[in-house]
Amino acid sequence: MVLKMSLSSRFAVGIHILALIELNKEGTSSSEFLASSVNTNPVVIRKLMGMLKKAGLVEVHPGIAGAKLAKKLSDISLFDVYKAVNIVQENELFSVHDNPNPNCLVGRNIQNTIEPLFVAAQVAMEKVLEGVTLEDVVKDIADKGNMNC
Amino acid sequence: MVLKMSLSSRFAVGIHILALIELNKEGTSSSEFLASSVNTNPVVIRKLMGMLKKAGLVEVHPGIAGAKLAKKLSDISLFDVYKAVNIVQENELFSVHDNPNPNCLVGRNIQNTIEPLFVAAQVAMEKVLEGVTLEDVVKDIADKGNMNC
DNA sequence: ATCTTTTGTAACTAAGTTGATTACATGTAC
DNA sequence: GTACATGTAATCAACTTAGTTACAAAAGAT
Repeated sequence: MVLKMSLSSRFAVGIHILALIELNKEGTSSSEFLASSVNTNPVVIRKLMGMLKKAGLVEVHPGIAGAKLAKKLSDISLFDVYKAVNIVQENELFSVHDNPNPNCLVGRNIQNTIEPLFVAAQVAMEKVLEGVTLEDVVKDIADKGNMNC
Repeated sequence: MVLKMSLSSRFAVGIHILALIELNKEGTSSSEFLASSVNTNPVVIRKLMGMLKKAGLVEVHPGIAGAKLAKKLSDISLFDVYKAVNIVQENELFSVHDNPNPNCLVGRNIQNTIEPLFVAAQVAMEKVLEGVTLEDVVKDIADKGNMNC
């Protein structure tokens, strides 16, 4: 039994490209441009962009090069990005085994007992993400140097 | 692109079997007994039991039927179980893409910028788990009826 | 109108994890 | 030594991820 597990990097990549679109707002942020900064395939970026667009975070148009932010930086929280990229389903960060034995007291009740505990833990995590905006992220990056790509 | 992701149910199953060991403390909690309540294979239980044993939460002995808790109920938090079953690696709940482009301001700094944010969110989640003990879980289940398996 | 560029998708792949399962070695008790 | 339980390796199907190829659809330039 191997022992690892991390949520998809789509979240980190989503933050990356949104921050880059902002810092490159004078230029054109095509999927190829963004991909070269993330170091991945442009199609990966376009699929992610579809999610961000659906969530109302970016504006992109077929045939027209470049994506733009659809909201102010300070109005986009990391939680917005997190929800947009679907790395976990609502209230399902932790899996609960299904079909426990209904003839056993524990089997019959375990799901209802732990579900609210799992949700509370997940919500606490999400609240932290809600308290950070892309503005915070962009400021932190901008402090490290000048845009050069 | 499909859109789901949940952490392993080992955590939920771990809580299930620890609660059951407690509620069945008069009887013998063999891997087969526990498996029938969880509704899974005894080998799955034994592998999980190995993790719980390694973490000092249960006592099990080769050749001897039955597992016992190694600590008081109130001294085992859900965070202890969570760590024992390795559903996430330390500070790696969220993946960060590696090899971003070092020639780009964002690529060069994104990892260092978001890592502490991700860790803070994870820690907030873990704090909630730390505040709940198996005693709370067992009491909740015991309130629902009498042990009957 | 056509050529070029870019976005939007579908389809496929390799790698990795999960949970179930079979098989069997090891250990304990009778 | 027989019976039974735990420990563990190996295998398997199902699923997700991230990368890739291929191509349709849309916009702009000439």
